[in-house]
Amino acid sequence: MVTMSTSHPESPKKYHHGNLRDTLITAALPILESHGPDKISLREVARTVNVSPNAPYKHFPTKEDFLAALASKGFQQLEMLLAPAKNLSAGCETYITFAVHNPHLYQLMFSPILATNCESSELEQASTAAYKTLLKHFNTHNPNDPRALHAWALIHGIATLRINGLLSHPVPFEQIAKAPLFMTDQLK
Amino acid sequence: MVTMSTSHPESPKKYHHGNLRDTLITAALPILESHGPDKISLREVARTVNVSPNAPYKHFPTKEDFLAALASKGFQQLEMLLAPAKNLSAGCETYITFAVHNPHLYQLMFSPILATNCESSELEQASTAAYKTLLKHFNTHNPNDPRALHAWALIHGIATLRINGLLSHPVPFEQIAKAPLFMTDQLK
DNA sequence: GATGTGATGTTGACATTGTCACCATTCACT
DNA sequence: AGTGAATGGTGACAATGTCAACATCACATC
Repeated sequence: MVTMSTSHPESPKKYHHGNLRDTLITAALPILESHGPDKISLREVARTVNVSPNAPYKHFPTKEDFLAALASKGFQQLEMLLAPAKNLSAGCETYITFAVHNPHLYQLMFSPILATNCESSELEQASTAAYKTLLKHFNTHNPNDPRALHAWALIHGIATLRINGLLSHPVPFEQIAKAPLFMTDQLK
Repeated sequence: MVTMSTSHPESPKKYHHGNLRDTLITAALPILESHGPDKISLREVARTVNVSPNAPYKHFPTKEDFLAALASKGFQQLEMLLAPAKNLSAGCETYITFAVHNPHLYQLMFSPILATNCESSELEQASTAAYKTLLKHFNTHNPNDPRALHAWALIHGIATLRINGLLSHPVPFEQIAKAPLFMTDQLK
C-alpha cells in the first residue's frame, strides 16, 4: 500500500491529488500502449486523471523524464516476470512474450531516450536490475559475457522484429534459437 | 538523371520547384539523423528547402507517409551497401555498421510505422529487396528459414543494442556471434 | 494562339502540444 | 497563528500537423 495523505480516499475533490506521480504513470501505460511512444501526450494523460495540463510538471521536469519513468516501470514489470522463470527457455519465452504483449512500452524502454538525456537514475537502476535477472538465466554474472550478449541480442532482435510484424507468426522462438549452427560455422 | 522540367536549373526562383519530392527526402535525411524520428518536423524540412509549410503535402498525404519514404530510402541505401559484401561476416559487419552510422534512420526503418499505416508499397518493396539481399549472404532464399531468421534477429539485436549504447564498445560483432553454443546446448 | 485543366506551391487558419511565468491551496513545522 | 515548501491551477506562447481556399504554371485540345 502506498502511504496516502488522507484517510478517506473517496473524498470528492481535493486540491492536492495526494499521489499524482504514481497515478499519472499507471494512467499513462494504457495510453502509451494505444497511441505509441511518439504520439502520447502529457496533456492527455493529465486530462484522464482530471488534473490541469501542467500538474505533471510538478513531478517531472520534462515530458521525456516522464517517458523515462514509464520505461522504468516497464523494466520493473519485466524484471518481476523474469525472476520466477524456471529455465533458460522459459526466461526467453517470458522476455519475448512481454515485448509482444507490450510493444509500445518495450519500444519506449529501448528508445534512445534511455541512452541520451534524462538524469533519471531510476531508469538506469531498473534496467540494470532487469538485465541482472536476465543474466541469471544466462548462467553468468558478467554483463559483457559474449554468450550473454549473444543471447540477449538474439531475443531482443526476435522481439523487435516480431513487434514490427516482420516475423511470420508460426515461427516460434525455440525453432529460431536452435538453428544458429551455420552462423557459428561460417564465421570459422 | 531525373527529368527536369526546365533546361536551366539555375533559374533564380520558380513557382514550381520541379523536383520537390526527392529534394525533400534528401534534405530530410540529415535532419532526421540530427533530431531523431520523433522530433523531425515536416515544416522544418520544408523550411530548409525554401518552400511553404504545406508544399510537402502535395507529395505526401501525411507526415507518416513522408517518414515511410525516408525509411524506403534507408532500405535502398542498405541494400546497395549489402549487395557487394563478399561473405557472411562482411555482410553482417556492413549491416551493423550501417545501423550504427545512421542510428535514427535505422530506428525509423524498424519503427511500427512500417507495420501499421501508410499505403506506401514502396516501403514494402524496398525492405523486402534489402532482406532478399541479406538472405543471399545467409545462403538461403527462404525468407522464413530459421537459420536466416536467427542470423537476422541476432545482427538486428546487436545493432539496436549498440545504437542505444547498451553494448560496451569493445565487444565486436564476431566475438558475440561466435559464442552461441551454450544457447543451442541448453535448449537441448 | 487562346483556353482550361490538373499538378504543384502558397497563404491563412485551427486545434493540439510542450513548456514557461505566475497565482492558489494545503501541509508540516515553528 | 504563521511561514514556507510542495503541489496544483490559469493563462500565454511558439511550434506543429493538417485543412481549405487561392495562385501559378505546364501542357493538351480546340
